[in-house]
Amino acid sequence: MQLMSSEAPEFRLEDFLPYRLSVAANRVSRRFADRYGAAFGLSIPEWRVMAVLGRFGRLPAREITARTAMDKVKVSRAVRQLEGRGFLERAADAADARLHWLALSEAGQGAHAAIVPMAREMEAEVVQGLTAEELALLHAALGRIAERFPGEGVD
Amino acid sequence: MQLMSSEAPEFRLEDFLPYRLSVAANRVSRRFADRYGAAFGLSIPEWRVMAVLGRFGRLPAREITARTAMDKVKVSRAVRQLEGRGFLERAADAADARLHWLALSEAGQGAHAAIVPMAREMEAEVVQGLTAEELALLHAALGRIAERFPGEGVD
DNA sequence: TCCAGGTAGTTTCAAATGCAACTGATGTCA
DNA sequence: TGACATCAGTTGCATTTGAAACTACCTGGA
Repeated sequence: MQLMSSEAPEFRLEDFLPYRLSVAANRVSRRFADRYGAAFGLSIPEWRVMAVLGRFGRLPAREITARTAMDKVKVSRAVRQLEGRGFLERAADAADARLHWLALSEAGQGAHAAIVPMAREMEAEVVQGLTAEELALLHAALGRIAERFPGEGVD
Repeated sequence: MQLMSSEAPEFRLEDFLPYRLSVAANRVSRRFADRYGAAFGLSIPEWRVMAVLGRFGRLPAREITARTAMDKVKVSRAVRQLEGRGFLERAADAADARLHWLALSEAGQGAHAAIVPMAREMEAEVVQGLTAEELALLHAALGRIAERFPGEGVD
């Protein structure tokens, strides 16, 4: 191997996009988990399940996995927690005994209504300091990345 | 509670920035971990340690934690793996017996040189379709988010 | 009717994670 | 000097995780 006058530039981890993406995402997730946990005793998977049920009303677990980008094991465990806490109710499907329809209970709806404003506040914190242009681009870029990197139940 | 003609808009998880950020980052990380793992038997923490050592030569573990955004436990374990694999060497500091200087071995340098191009390729896949300007904005946005959400050893 | 193959959801088990406690060493300040 | 806080790094332990196996059920032929 010959020494060239112009070598490849050294690799800078701190400028490596996948690394930066991971650091930013994990820090935000950590902060959010702390807050959901402190305020409502919920984990992020549990909150995601509540979020989609709050929006769609009744869903079978299979639909929750699709709409939360979590795998079915994670959903199954989050559902069990939420059921134990009285935040959701499960009903067997009349026609297909494999299906369980899941829906927020009264208490779950109350919790959902309380959490949503907090989630919006936290999102505002993340976005704070970004220009509208940056925000739009960030959303677009995240969408493209998620498309280009599909994942079954990948979070 | 009174029904208003204009209610708060429903909460859409799929538009929630923290969620999108997490999904994108985790999918990219997953893909990368698969590739590093298949090609070199490295985990992401191990690769991060190699990356900073490849750039800075010799560092004590403490510096690695700072430069990889990982906590010291994760660094400690990654270092042990890499040492066992013969990718790095450890030397006690002459003046301070608490410090261990870590550096890539010959084999480690070879692996580093082989991995860097692969990492660049994967980064190119992530940013594919973005203009230089968009990329700069994305970097700026991620930087601002990471600043606003500091974390000790948060990944 | 029967069965091969598919689906919904749970369980099992091993690996990854992270906090807290720990060891050994150094700094500091009276 | 000596007592005590601090630092580098490791270990213990409980929690989270996910891949694969498993149970129960359904469906579409033959």
